Amino acid sequence: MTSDARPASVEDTAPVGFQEHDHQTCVETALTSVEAQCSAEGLRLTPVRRKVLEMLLQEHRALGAYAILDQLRAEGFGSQPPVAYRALEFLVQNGFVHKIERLNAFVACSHPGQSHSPAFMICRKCDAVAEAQSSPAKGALGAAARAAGFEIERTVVEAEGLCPDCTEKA
Amino acid sequence: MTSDARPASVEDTAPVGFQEHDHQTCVETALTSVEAQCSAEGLRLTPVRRKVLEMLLQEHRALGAYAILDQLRAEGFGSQPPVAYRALEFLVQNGFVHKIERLNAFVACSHPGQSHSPAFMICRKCDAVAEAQSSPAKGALGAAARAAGFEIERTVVEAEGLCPDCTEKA
DNA sequence: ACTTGTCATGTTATTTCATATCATGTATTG
DNA sequence: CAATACATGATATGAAATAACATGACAAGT
Ligand SMILES: [Zn+2]
Ligand SMILES: [Zn+2]
Ligand SMILES: [Zn+2]
Ligand SMILES: [Zn+2]
Repeated sequence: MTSDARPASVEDTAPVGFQEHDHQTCVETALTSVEAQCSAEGLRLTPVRRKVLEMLLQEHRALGAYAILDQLRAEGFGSQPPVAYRALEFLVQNGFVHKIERLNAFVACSHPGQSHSPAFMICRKCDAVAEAQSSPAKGALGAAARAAGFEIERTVVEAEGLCPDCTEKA
Repeated sequence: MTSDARPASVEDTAPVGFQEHDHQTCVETALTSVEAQCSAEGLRLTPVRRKVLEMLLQEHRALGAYAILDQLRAEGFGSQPPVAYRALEFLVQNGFVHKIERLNAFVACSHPGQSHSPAFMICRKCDAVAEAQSSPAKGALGAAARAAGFEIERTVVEAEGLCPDCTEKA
């Protein structure tokens, strides 16, 4: 993501995932950031959890729990659903991974560390997922919530469509 | 779960925007509007489909496919999952019902007829669901999508939190 | 009337996603 | 070196969704 230093304007809003980038660095940076946060907060990034995070960082795509489980099994970890779901629960709770409700699947966070409320762009053709920021409570939804007296605690924002690559091909 | 000993009060029939309203009229109006649209567009609002829509209009809450199926069975319709899923597919495709991805459940549209991109407020305590409008493509997400060259076709916006009633009680 | 095509319904079986529960192991920490 | 909390492993089950196939209703077209 942060391949070169540029003015903040586009970089803040531009999602990782649809663009060419130094992915190796991208993975390493994220992993380092998560490790730092874990050691700072006394969270235990155990081998299973770390492995799941690595798998998700490797792809910029959402993976289902059972796809993850298959890989865990192949690497010699436990092979039953709770193994995957527990690791994912830990990663999601701490904001290192997000669940894509639309797909019942999981994706690594592109902005680890920064507290944020994510929005996703999901390509319906190639399943690529990019993460952006959202502030849904600011727009019409926020107004409706205030009008109704509803207290927003968390929002799910998922856009479905075509990524640049798939748009070109069509 | 569905039958608490609470006196049947406004709370039981409450939330279209989490507000008191004449629910009988509310249901009838929606039904009429859907009927009109179906006959205008040559859509077939068959008995199963109509029954499912009525069920969902009755509650201003999201119902799972199997809860719906249970009621269908009780009314003498088919009793297997595809019966419910097919009716729901029809209703969703035509915008009479929305799926709440967060809950894997379905809710009747509060603005039938009007073409709209809905946003939902979901109470985590009482499961009430209110529908509002959203224009997520206008805000930060739209900017990110343009920056990335992503073509948004559809968006899911779901806010989780506490409805007015549940906020008061807490 | 009868064939043909389309759409809706019904049923069986299977796949996919998710959790409850109990047993076992491994860190901390007092 | 307990006692405790947390993490993992395995079994079993529950819940959500779809594939595949068969039957029925109905509206043209012949
Ligand atoms: Zn990358
Ligand atoms: Zn994130
Ligand atoms: Zn109502
Ligand atoms: Zn609606």
